[in-house]
Amino acid sequence: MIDLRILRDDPEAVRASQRARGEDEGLVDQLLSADERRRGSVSRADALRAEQKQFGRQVGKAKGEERDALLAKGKELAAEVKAAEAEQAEAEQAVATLHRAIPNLVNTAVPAGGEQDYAVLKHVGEPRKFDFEPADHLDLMTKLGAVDMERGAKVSGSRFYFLTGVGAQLQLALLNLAVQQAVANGFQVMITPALVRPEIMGGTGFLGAHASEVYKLADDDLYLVGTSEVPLAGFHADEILDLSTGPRRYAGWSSCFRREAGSYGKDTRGIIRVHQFDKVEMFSYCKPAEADAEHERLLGWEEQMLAKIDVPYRVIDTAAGDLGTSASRKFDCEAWFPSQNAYRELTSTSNCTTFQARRLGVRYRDEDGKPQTAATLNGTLATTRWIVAIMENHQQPDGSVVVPEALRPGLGGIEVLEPK
RNA sequence: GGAGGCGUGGCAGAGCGGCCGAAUGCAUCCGCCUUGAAAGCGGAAGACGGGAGACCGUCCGGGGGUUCAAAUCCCUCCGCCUCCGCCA
Repeated sequence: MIDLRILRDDPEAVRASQRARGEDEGLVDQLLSADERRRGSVSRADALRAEQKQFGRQVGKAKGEERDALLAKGKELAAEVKAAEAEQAEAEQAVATLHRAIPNLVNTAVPAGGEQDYAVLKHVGEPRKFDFEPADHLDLMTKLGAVDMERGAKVSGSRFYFLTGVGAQLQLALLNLAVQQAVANGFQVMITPALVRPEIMGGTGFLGAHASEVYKLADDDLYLVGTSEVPLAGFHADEILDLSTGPRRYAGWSSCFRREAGSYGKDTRGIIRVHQFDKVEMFSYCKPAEADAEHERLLGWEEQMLAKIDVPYRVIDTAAGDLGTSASRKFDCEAWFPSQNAYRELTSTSNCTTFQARRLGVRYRDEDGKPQTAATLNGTLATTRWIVAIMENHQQPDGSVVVPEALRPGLGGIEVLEPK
């Protein structure tokens, strides 16, 4: 949720953010007036409660007839309090509904527009010039015995797969390398729950516009996470953290589950877009004033990891309309996919400022010892999809794939994956 | 799955219808004492909302109810613990 103080002090900033996202600007004024009404109802109820409290003490001391008379009056008072509290509850509900409907404030540096309006911040490496027709990752992996899509479909349906043999080994090597890097950079490694409660899923902002993306276990009132960002954000819910020595950083390893509703026909080949994959995710809790700098650091660590698989990529600053509900700014690193002649997302790092933390009750103490809402950020360190980039960029004419040097130790020293 | 017990401030732990936002201990912070420290003594100190402030309201796992009045009684949900059964 956005900071209501900002809304009251500078509603135009919130309107501008809504415009940038292509969201309803009218919600801003609705929320403002609902908040006004809420404040009125609270002070009326407070005054009545104070009166009732005073009154209750008189009754406690009174005796006999005097007491009976007071009891009669007490009933009237109780009815008034009840009515005022009902009004307050209703006003608060109205504010909460509108408040939740407004996504995070967009950072003013973010380019306007939708999915196509990203700004390219830089390119790293040159797409390789092939002197043969490059195969796509599915052909390569099938020949290597690294994946089994047919049986994935047989067992679980479309967009499911088995990583087999060297495919499974490669993923473990990759994710382990990510964990090692994270540890070296001072992150605490976490293996997180993949099922979370509704409050946690909602608190991270995934039950808003993108709720249809999330798997739900209705019988148990639990959600399958699409990223370990969710349990990591919930980890410190309703806590006051000590952030005086700098950000708290976690690296979460989990399977991730996505319904991919509305992406029919998109990326149907191979393991680019699947219902279940594995990921190592970085997550930071910090003071809001440090969030922009932390965002740059997370991007830096993503690039450090990308360098280890040695593929060409570019970094983009996602446009306002393409930001998630919780993000104020998002940088994606997109690797070159030769088979598609296109850059595709491998990492994504979002600065959620105080949006998630406010919903989840994550705070820290400022210099004066007062609790303040923290900021949260997240960023990808490695995923199953990275295998696609490795396969396609390091393939050779005979269908073999050169293993990037950094991954060789994790694969028992293998330098080249050979077709079977 | 069955039976029972328990959820109170940073922690431990009283309170079980009416000056209880809550005793006490530990931990914390500030004084005094000390060359310095410990001990000892004195004091401060929860969170949230409102108000310029005095101060007011809310919060005793969550929600609902009974009552003039609920940390205290009732219902319900969640969590933790113990025993039995079942499965890994």
